Amino acid sequence: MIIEMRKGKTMNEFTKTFKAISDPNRVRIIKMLEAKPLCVCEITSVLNISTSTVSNHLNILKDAGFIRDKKNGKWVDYSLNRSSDNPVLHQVLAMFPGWLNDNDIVNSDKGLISEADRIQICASLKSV
Amino acid sequence: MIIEMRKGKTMNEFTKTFKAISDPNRVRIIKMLEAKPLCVCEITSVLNISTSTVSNHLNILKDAGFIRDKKNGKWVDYSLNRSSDNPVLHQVLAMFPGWLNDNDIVNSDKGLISEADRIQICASLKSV
DNA sequence: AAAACATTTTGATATTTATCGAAATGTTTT
DNA sequence: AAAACATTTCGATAAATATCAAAATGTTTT
Repeated sequence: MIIEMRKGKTMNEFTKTFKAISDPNRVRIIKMLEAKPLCVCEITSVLNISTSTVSNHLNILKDAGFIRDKKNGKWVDYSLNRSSDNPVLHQVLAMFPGWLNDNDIVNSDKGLISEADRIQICASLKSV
Repeated sequence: MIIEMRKGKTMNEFTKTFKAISDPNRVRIIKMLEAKPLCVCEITSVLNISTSTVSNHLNILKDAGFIRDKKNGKWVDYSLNRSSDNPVLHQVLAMFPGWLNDNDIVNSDKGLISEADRIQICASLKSV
């Protein structure tokens, strides 16, 4: 769009950062990734939404710069991108560990992902 | 249940904070309010969108806790709510002055609102 | 009291977003 | 090479969002 071009990249990048963390499921993903890198099916099993939706959320977070992905066999590991060159993103990500730690769902999520291992979790998805 | 509502509210409040600042026009409003409190028509004249839309944006920012309103004659003055009891909001608002200061539009906006006075600006809206 | 003014609310619309299931892609295991 | 598996892409849909013009509300000026 013409308007977007006039406003420049900065504003768009800025709002994209916050749009990425304005969805509860994406926030839960970031909080889970604070514990350790996770594959798509591990996240899917916790969030209780479809795999394709999780994949989409991960793409949005990645596009905003919050996370990175790394191919690992048949899995794709997602992890927090703690070394972003985007200062706003870096600041926000640095504050995240202090946020939502008293939230029951966030804590429950972290408990779930630490309990079982990847193969068990992903295999159990089929039976749901 | 009450407990369920409480844990739901935290996440909701959290995402509402960031949803509020994931729109370019709302970000521009916050950056303008860094300079001084403003009425609706002053903001409208800068953003070049309809008054009702500005009013709606202001309501979203207010609902999220970023700004406050104060009746002032026939005007309503909006100002930044720097003393929020919401820690996340307080942190974000504290970082805002360091953000987007190299953005052309943000700087242009600030220039525009410092130039003319309220009565002139609001009166000129009719001719647009 | 009427007119002018600033703002909010309402109703409508176009766009974006979150979501799903199914199909496609690419890897590993058999 | 075929089957199994993890993930992504695609097509569809319902809900949310940004926006406007017009009507409603409340204040000030005349």
